[in-house]
Amino acid sequence: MTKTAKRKGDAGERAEEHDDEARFLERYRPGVYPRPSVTVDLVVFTVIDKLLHVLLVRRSEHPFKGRWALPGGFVRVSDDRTDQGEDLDAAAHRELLEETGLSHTASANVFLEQVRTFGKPGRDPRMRVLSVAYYALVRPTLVPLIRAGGDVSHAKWLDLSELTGRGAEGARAKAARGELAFDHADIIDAALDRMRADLDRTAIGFELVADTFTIQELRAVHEAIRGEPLDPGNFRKRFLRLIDDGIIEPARGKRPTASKPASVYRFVREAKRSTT
Amino acid sequence: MTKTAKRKGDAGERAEEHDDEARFLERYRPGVYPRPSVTVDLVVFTVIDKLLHVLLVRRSEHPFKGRWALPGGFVRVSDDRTDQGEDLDAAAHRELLEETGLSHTASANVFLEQVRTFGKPGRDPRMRVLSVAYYALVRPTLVPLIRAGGDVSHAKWLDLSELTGRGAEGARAKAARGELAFDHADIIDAALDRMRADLDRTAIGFELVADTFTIQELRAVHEAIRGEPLDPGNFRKRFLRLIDDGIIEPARGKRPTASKPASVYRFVREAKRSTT
DNA sequence: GCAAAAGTGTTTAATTTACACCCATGC
DNA sequence: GCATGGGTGTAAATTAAACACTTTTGC
Repeated sequence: MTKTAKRKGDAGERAEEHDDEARFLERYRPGVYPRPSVTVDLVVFTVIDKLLHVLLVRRSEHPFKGRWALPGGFVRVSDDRTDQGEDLDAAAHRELLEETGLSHTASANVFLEQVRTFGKPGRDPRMRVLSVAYYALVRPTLVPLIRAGGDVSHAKWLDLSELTGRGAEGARAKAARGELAFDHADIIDAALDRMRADLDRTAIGFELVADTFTIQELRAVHEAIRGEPLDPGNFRKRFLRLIDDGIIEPARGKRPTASKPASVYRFVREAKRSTT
Repeated sequence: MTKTAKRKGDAGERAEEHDDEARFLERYRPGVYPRPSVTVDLVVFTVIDKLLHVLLVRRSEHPFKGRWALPGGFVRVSDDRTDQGEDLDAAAHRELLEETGLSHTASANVFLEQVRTFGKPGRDPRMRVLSVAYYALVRPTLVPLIRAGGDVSHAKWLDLSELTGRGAEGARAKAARGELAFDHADIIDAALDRMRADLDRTAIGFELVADTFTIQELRAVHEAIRGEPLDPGNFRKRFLRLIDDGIIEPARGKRPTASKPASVYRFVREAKRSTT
């Protein structure tokens, strides 16, 4: 076979394959293999009184009726080839909107990241359900706006230390975990691990402070996430390096405190590339 | 209400709730909401000739017939309340077994970790399909045993640099990515990122060397994963610290090399807690 | 003035990085 | 003997940790 002949052959083959596949899709009908239901569940974090909290909503329906659970819901899908439904990230955003009552613009400013998918058989007693878990970071300024489906009594912020207490408090923590619906305690654990790992690799710390913030406010967030105090002086030094890197910049004004007023800074969304 | 009365009330309520839920489940029939198909796809890594490779299998059916793809398949699920089907991790192990031809005991020794779930609408032209991605680490000693469904011609190891080449080689890399079925190039990217992040947090490096190994063999693995050379002296020093920590221990014998024979070591699966 | 937190500086240890050099072995 | 890679040592640079001290405000 000559080179040109081969080339022609290849092109012909490829076109033929394409037609072949188009015909296949035309005739294709989804089989009858059983499928799982798929939900998106959100671990919504915020910092209240310098402590990390998770958003829980009370279940109004079976199963686990009356128990506290993570906000979430079923992913909208379809086999329609021109519209297969919503993306997973979009589903997470939609659930955040629906379950928290946040406005569209407010919820669009919320950081969302997929953790992983939970699928242990039996985790939902009704049927086989997979849960794609996300974690969300909500600025404390948005917290007062949150209502579970418009009903405050059906939403609460749980102090995370009540779930992870060890030693003497371990028993209470274990009980609190048991009060959660499904395997949601495990999902919270995984989300927390992921967020902690992300904290010193990415810029997620800025997602939990207001638009402008003081160094001590940012430190409080890091302390809440890590669950241990950080040296103020050393934290400041690491922080100031971020200014040189163009990650943050000084903002106008001062923040009044219990003592000396503190300088405020702003997170620069697109970090300038260093020119060195 | 007295304390004891309240306690009794609580217990009564809880029991009542339980009966209520049991009745609910008894009557419950899964609704008609559309569900997605769910697959498990594997990014199987190994090191060949000091280069990181991924396992690809040739698709024998539409869609993307004849193209290269990640090994994987549909998760077996059911709504039967006494048997909802296999766990996601179990599905990943099963697919590894089925698609590579590795023996049960061999594949049980393969490290598997979930990456995340891909669900962009349209990623499968047939219907809505979510893919739960895993990455697997296969020791080079097992590589010769791998056959895609018993057929060597339907499996190949792709050098990862052919997918990630930049600059002059960028065009070829882009073409190679386009040759992959579905969004599998994206899945490989995500798996690679995750594995690299895991490399200096966990002990996954040991999953890609033989049972006993020399320092230079382990270094070659790290270099392959990171894609850059490491200083032999410095790597050795970091490594020797692991001996003090009880992570690894010297093994019997020497490994012949091109020059001076090298000492071999063994990974200690359960690291002894340091007593300090 | 005094408490309280902002902000600065210093000292020490630990870790990383780069690189020089000796040593044992196969050929 | 000599090239090769194993194995060791060292010096400089950077980063992390601990903590003392000075400054500026509210009360």
